[in-house]
Amino acid sequence: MSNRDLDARAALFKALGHPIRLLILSLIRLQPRHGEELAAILSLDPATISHHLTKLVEAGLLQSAKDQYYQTYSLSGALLNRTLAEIALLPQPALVPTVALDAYRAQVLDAFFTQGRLTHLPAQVKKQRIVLEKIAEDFDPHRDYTEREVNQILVDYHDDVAALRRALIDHGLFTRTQGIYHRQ
Amino acid sequence: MSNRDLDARAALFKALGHPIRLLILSLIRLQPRHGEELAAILSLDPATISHHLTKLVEAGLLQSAKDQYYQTYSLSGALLNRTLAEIALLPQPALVPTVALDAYRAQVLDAFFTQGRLTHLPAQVKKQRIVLEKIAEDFDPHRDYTEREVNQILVDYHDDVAALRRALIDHGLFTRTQGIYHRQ
DNA sequence: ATTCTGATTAGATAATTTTCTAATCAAATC
DNA sequence: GATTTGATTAGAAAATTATCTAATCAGAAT
Repeated sequence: MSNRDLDARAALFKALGHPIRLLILSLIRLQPRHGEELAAILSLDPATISHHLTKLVEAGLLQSAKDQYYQTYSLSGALLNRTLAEIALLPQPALVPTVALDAYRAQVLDAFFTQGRLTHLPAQVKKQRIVLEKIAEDFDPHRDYTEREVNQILVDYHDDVAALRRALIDHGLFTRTQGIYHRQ
Repeated sequence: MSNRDLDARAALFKALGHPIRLLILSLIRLQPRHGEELAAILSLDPATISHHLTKLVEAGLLQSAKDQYYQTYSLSGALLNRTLAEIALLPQPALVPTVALDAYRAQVLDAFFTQGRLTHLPAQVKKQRIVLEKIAEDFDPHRDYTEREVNQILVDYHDDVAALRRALIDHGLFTRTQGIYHRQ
């Protein structure tokens, strides 16, 4: 997941992302060719062709060899047989989803908490969940709580403790049986 | 081989040619996501994410659907399973090689002929061949020529008819048997 | 009806890429 | 050795792309 790797993948696609370079590859597939020839065929300046050829070589799509007068370019096969997915989609260390979730969670928490207190309960389920999970962390899942105990903790977050209690239960983060609360 | 097609192919690669867009695809592969979420994860402005998402959709790599609050993006699978070659290398109508050769030939002929006369015989075999084939067109392959007749035609191209005769034979464009010349 | 929220568009600026002309290089020919 | 020829590099102008701020839009919640 290093930047090195990521940028290299993008660079390969970038090398393919120009119509003239696709034409060059297609022409060279028929037979190895040299720059002058390509310049004549495509009606472009040899310097321009050289520029494109360099990019294709850097990307590993072409290889070149000196042949008498000419610098002859030929296809460097392996890469072209890969699928887009193999190159575009990064391998998924278990870590990625965690990092991803954390970033979003941090933004949401930041939006609804001010100095440790909840400004208001998010209207959206997705965000409500994040906020409630955060609050639930203050409870020990290994013991029971009376409603009064629950309220004492919740009031630090928001005055409307009843709404918070209800939301925690709706989200399945808490159970209540006969007036006794328990964090799931 | 239309420009339309060519540019569309290049555009697909161009869409993949940016590290952030690769990250977006990789994140969306894990689960469909909406723009805000991606912006938070990648620490970028929502407008920037929107711009990248638009490119990915235009390329046919993503599809989007309105989901309650969110515009949710998901992978649009098919394309990603293609190989680079399938998209980068153009189908080869028999025409392409001809067009290609003609362009190069035209350039060489233009370089060595001035007002129908050969300025000098190219040193390079590749170019010599092109020039000699052009000259050979002036001969009828269905009949024989004496050396004198050959010279009369060649002298219009260049004073050193002996060198031309020799080159034509070396290249196998002419045969000489007992002083009689014949175009192959 | 008004406000909120996520998404997109407009506009501006910065960064990158493409393309050419000139200059330079290196190998091959004369 | 001088010259030709194909290839590359330097440098600059033109075109494209990426990114942000602001403004706008559309759907949902109050």
